Amino acid sequence: MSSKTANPSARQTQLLEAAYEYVLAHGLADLSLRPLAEAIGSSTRVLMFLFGNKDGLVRALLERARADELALLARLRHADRPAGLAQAAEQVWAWLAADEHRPLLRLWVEAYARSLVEPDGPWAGFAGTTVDDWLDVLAACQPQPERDGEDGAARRTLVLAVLRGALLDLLATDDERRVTAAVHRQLALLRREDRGNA
Amino acid sequence: MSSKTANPSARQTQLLEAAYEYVLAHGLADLSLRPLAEAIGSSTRVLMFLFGNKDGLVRALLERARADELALLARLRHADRPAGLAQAAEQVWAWLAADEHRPLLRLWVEAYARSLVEPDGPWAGFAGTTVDDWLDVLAACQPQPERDGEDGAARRTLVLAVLRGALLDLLATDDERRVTAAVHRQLALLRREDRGNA
DNA sequence: AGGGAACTGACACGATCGTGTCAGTAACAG
DNA sequence: CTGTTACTGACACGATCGTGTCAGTTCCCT
Repeated sequence: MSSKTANPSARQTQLLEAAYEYVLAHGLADLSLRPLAEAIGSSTRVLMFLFGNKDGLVRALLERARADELALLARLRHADRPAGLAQAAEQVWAWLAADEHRPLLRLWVEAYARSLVEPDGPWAGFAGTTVDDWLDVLAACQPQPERDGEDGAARRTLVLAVLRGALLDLLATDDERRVTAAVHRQLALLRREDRGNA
Repeated sequence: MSSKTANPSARQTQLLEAAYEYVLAHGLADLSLRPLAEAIGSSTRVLMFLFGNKDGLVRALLERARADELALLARLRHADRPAGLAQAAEQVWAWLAADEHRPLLRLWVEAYARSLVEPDGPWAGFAGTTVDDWLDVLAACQPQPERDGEDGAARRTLVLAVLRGALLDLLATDDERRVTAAVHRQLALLRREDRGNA
């Protein structure tokens, strides 16, 4: 056996990339194999062969989307290593507010919502996993004395909530001025708090 | 003509209520007429007669869900009349965190996400409308000198973001302790800010 | 050269979808 | 009694869905 999803072949990753761009444009809700295959110059037969069935394809697409998310998280952990929650939040928001990330973030919201409503299927656990991912990386940005304990958990939970709530607003209204102003206001509050604790 | 959706008959509202409970439990994503009709003791024929077509039914269901939301907003405007954003946010969060509202809020997130991905269809404008609804009622809770101007807009945008982000977290993790702690932390920051401005 | 693995095309199957058609019943107005 | 209006049942249509079947091609490995 070769377990297609475990060690993907070149053709598989190539088609997955094309399918990924397709769902970024069309959404996952009413994804159908035949239109997708036709759009990316393939066939349902090939998709079935490479991904097993539709659920396998959707799972692969969600993992692909999550890879983009994890890339940002990894940058936050190492390369740009922000010191403190405020700095981390500022960098994350710059990424979230960038125009070129809108399709990905719309897809993210869609998968998040779906995994809340239907705990079964390929979506299973998407929402919970992504919350944990983000809380982990935010925790890594907190200084040591603050990180542990419920207070630190509440602080990073709050930062995550602000970023996600602002994202929802931005995706709906496209009013970047107002939403970014709100986020920056929160950043100011966070920094004031940091200075107070220092 | 009798314009079914304009002045609904008794039978229509009765069936709509049953269908509403059904979608609260099963979600809107893969809603299908035949299983729905069978579950609520009706038939596809009747649903088509009363709501025109599937889109009409979905529209009616979304309006029904929005009615629940508007009921809360109306209470905030008049009966409980909170003074200041912090008090308003506290009351809203108590409502959002209540167990019995989970199905409604899951449905809300689903509709919000879908309206972002597919701007056409029955979902059209749901996300934008709900953002405006909430910003309006939050504005009504702000004192007069603060309400106008970009600072006031940023403040209520921030409150809305915290509430919605916290809601997303709560729906995914069901960890009410941690999320509520985060919200209350923000409420404390808000009140401190209010005292500073007074 | 040959054989097996990877990949692809053409087509059909059964299920389910939204919707249309034709009729039928109950209530109520004239 | 009659006609109109509101509502409902039974059934079929065409489209589309995911998936299975059978065959072919390409290409690398020994």
